[in-house]
Amino acid sequence: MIQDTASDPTSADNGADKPARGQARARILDAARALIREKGYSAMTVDDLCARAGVTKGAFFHHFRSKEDLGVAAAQDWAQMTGALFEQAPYHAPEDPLERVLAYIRFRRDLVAGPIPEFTCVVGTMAQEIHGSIPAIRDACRDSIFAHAETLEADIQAAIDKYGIRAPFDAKSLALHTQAVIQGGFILAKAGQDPALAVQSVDHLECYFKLLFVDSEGVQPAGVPA
Amino acid sequence: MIQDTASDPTSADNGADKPARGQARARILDAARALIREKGYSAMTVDDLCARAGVTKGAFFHHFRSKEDLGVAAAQDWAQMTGALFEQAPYHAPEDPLERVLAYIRFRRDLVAGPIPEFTCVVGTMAQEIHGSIPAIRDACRDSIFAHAETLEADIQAAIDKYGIRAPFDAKSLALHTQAVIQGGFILAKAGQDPALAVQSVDHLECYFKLLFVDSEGVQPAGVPA
DNA sequence: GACAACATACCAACCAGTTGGTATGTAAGT
DNA sequence: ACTTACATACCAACTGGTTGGTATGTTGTC
Repeated sequence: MIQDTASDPTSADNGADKPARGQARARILDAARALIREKGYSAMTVDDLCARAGVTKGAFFHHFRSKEDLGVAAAQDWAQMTGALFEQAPYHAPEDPLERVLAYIRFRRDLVAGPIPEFTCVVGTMAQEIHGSIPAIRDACRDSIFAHAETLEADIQAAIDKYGIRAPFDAKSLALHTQAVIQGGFILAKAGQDPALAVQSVDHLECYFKLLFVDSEGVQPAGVPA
Repeated sequence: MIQDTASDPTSADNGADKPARGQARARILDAARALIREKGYSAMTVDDLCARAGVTKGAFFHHFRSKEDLGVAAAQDWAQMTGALFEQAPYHAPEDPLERVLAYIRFRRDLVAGPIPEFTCVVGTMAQEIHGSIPAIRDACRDSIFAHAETLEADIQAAIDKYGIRAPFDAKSLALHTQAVIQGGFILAKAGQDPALAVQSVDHLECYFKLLFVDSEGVQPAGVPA
């Protein structure tokens, strides 16, 4: 029996058997994303990766020089994926800069709805684990987290300019804080096995932003909850 | 040459050689704390632990049935250590409940001063890593985190009762949020290799609490920064 | 036919855990 | 006081399976 007769070799779904040639790297990166979330970087073995991706070790080491190299690539791949996701997300629509920031926070809140392995942050997980032992991966994770935070700075700065801010914090510090709160929420959700724990902290983050920005008459622009 | 002439066999510091009998378990737990912070639970091997603790594998498996068992014990040991630390900490002194909460936050801020491996949270690191693969350790970490959060609830509730709160959150939710912010700060600090990143988020947390509580005349009790 | 993209087979190092032993303390019996 | 009996605390050497990585072969493509 000679393979199948599919005319498109790049077809993503040609049955449950062998994946099409040329997709090994992408499939390995997909597997890495899932496995890092499930068991972390260190506990994830190359054999695990190959089994989940449906490729052999030869394919793995053809595309990645080492497991560490795969770790760096996974972080970069994550940065690109999330970058695209947030770029085309709807929270950029509002005219008001503070509304855009609040919409971002609510967007992230909504992302934290499904099961835990599907919303947690790959680079946050990896950074926590390997920050002291594998500098190359740590730096790739840092770049991913900090680059995403930077995409928030302009809106936050515009909100500060428009409404003023009730504390001496700058846009960069606030942008990083949003990421800290979200990352911390993931840890509580994982430890307590309950996504609601992450949602709660994002709610507090939204409340913090509402309290922090006041218009010139001292009235909250978007209204403080309750 | 017949040993040394030390009359006290439980002496903690009898030179750089063999540790005194009866201390193996404690030394292994100390080593675990350091190693989990340095490289995480999965990358930490039993040989690592024995080498750092200065004991043999026989001693290790005498005191712990398995590596997983050690992980659980390390989380419980951490809970006990931090429990004692926070119990006798000075932040309980103020008369005003909100001041006690703010003093707690500042106390945690001050803890996040030294080098990264000395202030990061052992159970937060472990939970993030093994939450999906080793339930026993995950639950021990959860207990440690949530029990600590509970120690804050009474003061937060008293602050709510005394000053009111500008959002519909309860004491439990706020207590958990403090832990999320601190844990998230650790991740940023690790990724960016800069403890100041954790300090910043704790500063935001203090600011959030100051903004959240208002007295009956609408004036901040402790004054909002700047 | 040259080169990239895989697959197969294999290895040395390392891993958690075991085995069988020794040193030390301790309580009872005499 | 001195032995016997037993338990605890620890050690050195070993084991079977796993690990990241390699050497070499095969297949498809331009």
